Amino acid sequence: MREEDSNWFSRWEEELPSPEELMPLSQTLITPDLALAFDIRNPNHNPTANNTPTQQQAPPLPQTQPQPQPPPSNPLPSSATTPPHPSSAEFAADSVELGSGAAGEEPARTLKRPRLVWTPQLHKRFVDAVAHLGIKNAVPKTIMQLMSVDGLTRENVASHLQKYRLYLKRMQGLSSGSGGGGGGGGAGGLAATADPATDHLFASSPVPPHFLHPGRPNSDHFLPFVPVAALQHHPQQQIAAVAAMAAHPQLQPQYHRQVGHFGSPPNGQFEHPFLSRPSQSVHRMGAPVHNPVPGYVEDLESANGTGGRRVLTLFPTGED
DNA sequence: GGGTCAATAT
DNA sequence: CATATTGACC
Repeated sequence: MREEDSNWFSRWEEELPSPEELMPLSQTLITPDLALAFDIRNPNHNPTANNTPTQQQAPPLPQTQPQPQPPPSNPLPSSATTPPHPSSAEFAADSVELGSGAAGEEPARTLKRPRLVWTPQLHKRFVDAVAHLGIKNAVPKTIMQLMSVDGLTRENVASHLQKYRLYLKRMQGLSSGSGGGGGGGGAGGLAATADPATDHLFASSPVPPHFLHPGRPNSDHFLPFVPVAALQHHPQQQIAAVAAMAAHPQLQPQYHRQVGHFGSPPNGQFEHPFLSRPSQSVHRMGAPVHNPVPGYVEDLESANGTGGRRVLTLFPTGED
């Protein structure tokens, strides 16, 4: 148990994908042209006049619908008292800026961030980051920086952190000892209590023991180790995601070992995880080859698992 | 400004 | 349904 403490830390390095490895995937997966081609744009919501300084070229701007204003699609039958929430269907009222600025702007340029899918791997990075920051330093911004997953926003992390904290709390209450270790077991056996809905994601990554024990001065002093990841601060305009896991729902919960498994050989000499990273070639479409075990295959076509929603899953880096 | 929580939207 | 988004408070 205590041994694992020092142990899991060593493993962390090995598991960490190098920035180089991330980059190829994180580069511009969705070019403006692609975005246009795929009709990726903001259908009904134009939150802010999002200027992307990174994009120097102006899109062809074929025929942009002026779209005067989207009607309040949701009448909200039960709410007699009009909620002061001007949530999504608003901005028509006082959108001075939006009216003048955004209306003229092409919606296509305003790329809406696709829904982030928290894959176990991504979550693992998240947990690792939190673990090494310590609970107290584990705030969205820092976590986000440590993860250095481009495309990840503070909001993404904050939202996920919220859920994660709830999960931890629940685990603390219901698990004694074996619960934390259960992280090792991982997806296999999870606590019978608590909703499977939220759990199965979190259960897939090993939760560092200290997370479950709030009052534990002992495990506080970890290393000031700063992963290289923290250095790169990239324009977070493009999602690092490879396309969706639209893989058949049947094998969705199946997380098989990744092909690009770069775990250092327990044999002794591990290559530097940060060096000699063979670029993970992401074969985009093309060959209709059936992957025997398509853990995370990029599948743009069927990416729409949620109807019209575009779902992107972040890089499948790291494996256990 | 940034974090957390809660509610709500999609 | 999971996640994003938003608002409110600290």
